[in-house]
Amino acid sequence: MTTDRTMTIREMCEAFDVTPRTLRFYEAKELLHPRRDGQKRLFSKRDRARLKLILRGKRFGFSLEEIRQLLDLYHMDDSQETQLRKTYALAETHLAEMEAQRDELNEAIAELKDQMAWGARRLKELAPDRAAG
Amino acid sequence: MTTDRTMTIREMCEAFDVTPRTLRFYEAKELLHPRRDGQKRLFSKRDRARLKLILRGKRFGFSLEEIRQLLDLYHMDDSQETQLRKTYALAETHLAEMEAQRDELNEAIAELKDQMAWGARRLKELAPDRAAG
DNA sequence: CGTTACGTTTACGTTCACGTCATCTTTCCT
DNA sequence: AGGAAAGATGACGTGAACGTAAACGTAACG
Repeated sequence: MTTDRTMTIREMCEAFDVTPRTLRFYEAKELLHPRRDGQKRLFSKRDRARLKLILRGKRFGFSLEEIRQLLDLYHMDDSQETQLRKTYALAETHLAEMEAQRDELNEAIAELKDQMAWGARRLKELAPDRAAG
Repeated sequence: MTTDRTMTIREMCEAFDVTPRTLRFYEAKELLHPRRDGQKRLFSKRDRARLKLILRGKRFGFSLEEIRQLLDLYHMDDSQETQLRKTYALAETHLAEMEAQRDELNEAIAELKDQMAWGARRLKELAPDRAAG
């Protein structure tokens, strides 16, 4: 028995700190596909996994449309070989992008640290008693 | 003699692959402060460094307003100790954010690689002759 | 049996980050 | 002198990603 309780929209909002509008918007954009109990949306474990990926993608600066593509990558089910192959190729592209971004981020971090070291030295000169940091 | 030739707006656009509108917009938002020769904007080496940081920040998903704050970090000149100390504190915050983002990005990369490995196995099953990748 | 709480759809409003005219100067070239 | 090229300043338009308000359904609670 996998923990596959479905959640209401309200529960989702609290769990992920988003608004109902956002979840409905993502559904309209076909990033989420919650099932229905009559009118009401029911979010499964799968939906939660997808939302997690969506929010992460956003933090990395991807657009919702880019994220929509990416979501299928975590989704490579038993589809046709042609489709699977296409998806795999797309994944390679995105992987390269993410690795490039990571490298650039590391560079940025290093530069910022340099700047901070400079600032720390200046602060030390100005007030040798109470150090910086 | 440091290579400190000033550039026109057109030259900047070609060098950084942005439009004139973008540069004027950044100036309006006080992210850039090019000098003037009469009406015309003149972009110094310093402006180019700032623009590079701006574009990088955007790729990391920061808003222009956040970037505007960040820019001062690469800028800690001989200001008052109070100001310098404030800037340093802000830098620490941003550094932490960037490191968190890097860690998350590494995690995301690892997960994506996992998924791709799964896909590669499936592809191999489907067509043992021509491998994936 | 009313009302409170949670959910729905529809539709217009808003912010950010520019794009796209329209309309001037300034400058350089022939 | 005349005209193209580059740059400037408004001002309005646009796509993405939601916010917000209106109007409605329904299920439980006192």
